[in-house]
Formats: sequence, C-alpha cells, structure tokens
Amino acid sequence: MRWSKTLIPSLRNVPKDAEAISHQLALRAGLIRQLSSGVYSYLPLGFRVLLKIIQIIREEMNRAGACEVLLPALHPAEIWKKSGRYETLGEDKIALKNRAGHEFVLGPTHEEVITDLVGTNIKSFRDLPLNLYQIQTKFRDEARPRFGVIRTKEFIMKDAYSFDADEKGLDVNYQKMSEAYHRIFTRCGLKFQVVNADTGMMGGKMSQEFMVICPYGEDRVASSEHGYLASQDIAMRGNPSLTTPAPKSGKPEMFDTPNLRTIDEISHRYKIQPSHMIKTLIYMADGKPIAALVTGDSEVNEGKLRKLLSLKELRQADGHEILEATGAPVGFAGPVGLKIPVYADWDILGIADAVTGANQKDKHLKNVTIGRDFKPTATGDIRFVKDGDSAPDGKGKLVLTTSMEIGHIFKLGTRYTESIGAFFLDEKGERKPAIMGCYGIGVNRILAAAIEQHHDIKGIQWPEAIAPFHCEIITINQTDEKVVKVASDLYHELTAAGREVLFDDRDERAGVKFNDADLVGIPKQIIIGERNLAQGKVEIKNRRTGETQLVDIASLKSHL
RNA sequence: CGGGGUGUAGCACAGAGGUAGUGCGCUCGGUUCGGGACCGAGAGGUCGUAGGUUCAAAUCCUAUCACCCCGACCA
Repeated sequence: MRWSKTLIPSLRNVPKDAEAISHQLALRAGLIRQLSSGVYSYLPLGFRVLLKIIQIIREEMNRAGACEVLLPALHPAEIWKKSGRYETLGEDKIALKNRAGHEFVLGPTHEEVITDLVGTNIKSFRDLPLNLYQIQTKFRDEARPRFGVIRTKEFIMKDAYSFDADEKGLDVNYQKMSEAYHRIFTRCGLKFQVVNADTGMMGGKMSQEFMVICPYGEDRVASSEHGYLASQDIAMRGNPSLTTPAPKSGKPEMFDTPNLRTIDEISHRYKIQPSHMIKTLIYMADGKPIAALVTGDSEVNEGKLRKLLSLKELRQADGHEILEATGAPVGFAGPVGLKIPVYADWDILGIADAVTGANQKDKHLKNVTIGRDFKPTATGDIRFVKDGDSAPDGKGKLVLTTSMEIGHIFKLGTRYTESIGAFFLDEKGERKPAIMGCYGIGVNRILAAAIEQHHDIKGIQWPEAIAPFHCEIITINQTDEKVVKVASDLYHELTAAGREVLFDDRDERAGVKFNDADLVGIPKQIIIGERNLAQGKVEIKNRRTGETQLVDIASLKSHL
C-alpha cells in the first residue's frame, strides 16, 4: 500500500485530548476516527489490524470445532420477548419499528436469535453437540461510552454459542473454548489472566473473564500472591474477626448537621475519618426494607449482599421508602433504633464511638458502638474488597489491579433453550432442552489492549501477528530518482512475494517520515537513502528494539 | 438518569458588546533535505442551532443540540 494513496491522516494533526493511551495512539497513528460519541470509523491501518485479529480468531475457532454463521443484526422483538430479557434490556436496547409497526431490536447480543435458529433445526440428540459462532457488529446504547475504542456503542464481537445434550458435553465445549481463547490472546501478543466472574443478568452457573491488565480498563481484579484471582465484583475476603474496642464514651450523642448528608461533607466539616463512620444504606430486599452497614470508606457490594441473604431482588430504596423506613430523608439514616433488619459488614465490629445518621433530618449521632447501641441482625462480608484485605483463604493479602475485559465465557444452562424453545429427543425418546454455553470476544478491544501493552514514548510497537503491515519502506529523499527506483522495485518485489508492505512514498523530510513510522509502529522499517545506496545497501530497523542493520539489497529478503 | 465542563478554520486554542485572530496543517514559489526545516505569498469561518435583549452580539439572556469529564448503569 502506498502511503500517499491511502487515507492516513496527517499524523501530527490530530486531537490530543484522548484519555486512554490506546485511544490517543489509535487517533494519532491514523487507525480510527471518531464519528460521534462511542462510534468510530476504522481507517485503513486500523481496519487491517482488525482483519488480522479476525483471521486469528477464525483459525482458532475452527480448531475448536466451531462453525461460522452470520445472523441478522436486526432481530424481531417477538423472539426477545420469549426469552424474558426484552423488557429488562432497558437503556442497552436500540429498538426500531418497521412500517407495519413491528418492533425490531438492533442486536446487542445474539442468544435469542441463535437459540431460535437452532431450535428449529435440531430434532434428536444425534444433532448435538453444536458450536456456532459469528463475527459481527453489535449495537448497544451505552449510557457512557468511554476510553475511546474500549467502550463503544457499536463494536465487533465474536460470539459463539454451544448446544449440548448433557452437562458433560457442555463441560467439553466450555473447555475447548477456554483453550481456544488462551491461544487467540496469546497469538495476539497479549498478557492476560482468567478470573472467575459474576454471571450478572445473563444468569447461568459459571463464567470466566479474560482480563488484560492495563491502566485504562474499567474493571478491577483482586488477586493474592497465593493464587486467589477474581473480579472485584465478586471477590470475597477473609473474616478479619475483629473485636470491638471498649467505647470511651457513655452513650450516643446527637449533633446538628444541617444539610450535610454525605460521608464526604461530614468528614470534611467535622474532621472525622471516613473509616470511623458508619454508612447506612437502605435497600428494598424482595419488597421489604433492610439496612446495610459499611464503614464510610467502603462501598456496599449489592451482589454479595443479595447472595448472602438469598434474595431475588435487591435495589436501593427511593426517597419515599427511606423516609418510611427510617423516619428521615435521604442522608440521615443510622442503625440506632432502626426497626428494620440490619446487616453489618465485618468492619463495623472493629469500630467504637463511630459517627452515623440519627434517623432525623439534619442530625447525626456520635459515640455509636455496635453491640451496645444497636445489634445487627447479622454480620458478614457485604462490601467490595479493597487493597490490603486478607484473601478469602486466609493466605496473604489482596491486591487490586485495573484491567480490561477482552473475553468472557459462560455456562448458560437451559435458560434460553427452555424459554425460546430448542428441544431435542434423547436416547429414551424424552424431550429435553439443549444445554447452552456462550462465549464472547471484543475484537476492537484486542486492538486497544495490544496498544496498551505494546507502546513506547514514540508510538505503537505492534506484535508481529496483528501488525497492519510486515514492513514499511521509507525513502529518505523521494525526489532522488535512484532512491525512488530502488524503493518502488523493492516494494513491488516484496509485495509480489506475499509480504505486506507499506510504502511511505511521500515527499516529506526524513525526520517526519521516521517519526511517523515509529508512531504507526510497523515492526520492520526498511530505510532507503542515497548514502547507503552508493554501497548497494539499505538499512533495516526493528521498531521494538530500535536495532538497525545495513544489508545488501540482494540479501534483503532473507533478513525480513 | 444526576452533577460539572466545552462548542470559534482540518486540528489545538485565544478573543468577554463595535473590521474574525494565533499556532499547527493545507496551496503556490524559492532555499533546504539521514530524526518533526526556513523565507515569502495565499486559500479556508453565516463563531453548534434557534429565539431574545441592543443602534450594534462570537461576546449578554433563554431554549435546544452535540461532545468531554465525574457518578449511576453495564455479558
């Protein structure tokens, strides 16, 4: 590809307000262009990277025994309604209507359509197992697109769905896919780890996330040096078994806090450590109010609380419900005198003489001590883990790292096959729903992750396997006939030999071309200038190591 | 959906009631040319959009839209 005939923008001349490194470099190196919030065009350089990634995914899916299909981006809402997920899709869903008034969903995910498709095509256990995948654009009306290409409204996903006759079969497929994912991400040059994850709204029994550690991910992973590894959403911690210190005070005392509702406001105003405050949150648990207590510097993990209490539904109470449950408006709840069940995090056992809400408008209490002034219904691990918490196995401490999710695999079970209808007859002639697994990869995120993990101050250092080109030919002086002749001969020769070559044939100064080449990050640079040409030599530079070598033109190919 | 911010040339920004500006990029001419050159001459904008105040609005007011950031949310 000739640089001058390609849509590569002027690389010095690109917005520099981007947050994530991958976003900034993707813009500056001419891979992408923003169209609107969370929607990007891929320019030739970026698109070639996507194609490389897609090719690797195809090869590995094939090895894992999956078959490629292509499902429509528009799904009849009827199918979604059957799964029960349509109503709850909420913000995520982009719906359209046709002229007849029928509603369509612009596919945020494809469990429903694939299950419908498979359901009408399988009859017998002999038709299983089945593993189908596609690589397709997904649309999600993300509330907040972020970090450039890392979270977008429109993105390319490889999604695979397995259907099995029994649990054992699902385990086999799940394992195969897990191995395929390991190979894919390794081939793409990524360092990653696999963590147990929350199954979230998808339901199902088991799921694992493939996480890439980088400073601009949205997710946090908790790990211990003894091998504990889990997403922060579900990470547990060891019981610190705290004993409550003896209170220094006699009894709780009320004080005025006009219009001070948040932990921040009170800790600032009265110089109290947030860790010495009891944050009291009111939830509606299966329709009944409960209180959850954590220290002021912690956050309640609703997922953990829900599990601990075996609840179906848990949501934050609204202002009206809080007033009813505590007798005070939002911001003044506290455990003392509360009539509803109170669940305290273990941390609360470790503080005496704490500050908390008084259940009266504009009032808080100080000198509140657990056990003496209130008795929780139960204590447990109900907050998000923090750096330095002890690991749940009691061995070592937890460390949190920021990371980006690039793949997710689920054992779904029969949720969709039952509701949408994908049944088969087993050996005994019994009608059974197929057992399903689903497996997703964010293709664009691999591109972002690769940049996050492979760059330096000058630009991108593409891993060989997904670099947009194998090498870049740079002419030092595009007006020198001999240089141009040698360069374009070489370009044609290498291209004919199957090498992917970018030919920087612009009439720019050498410095500009060198800097652009380093920014774009193609692994090998072939530098052609009259000085070396006089000796019949050209220079090869390795982008990653910076090493250069002078070689004879004739022997160039053997050096690439 | 809540809180904050920004919309002026392709990009980054300045202008805070009275010829529409600067830097980079772009075009042309010349000198240069192995790590982001220099000189000279140009082209390019109904100042996001709509309404209002005013003799006069990029500037003040109102509404609206877009984008960014922080939260809420999130396969």
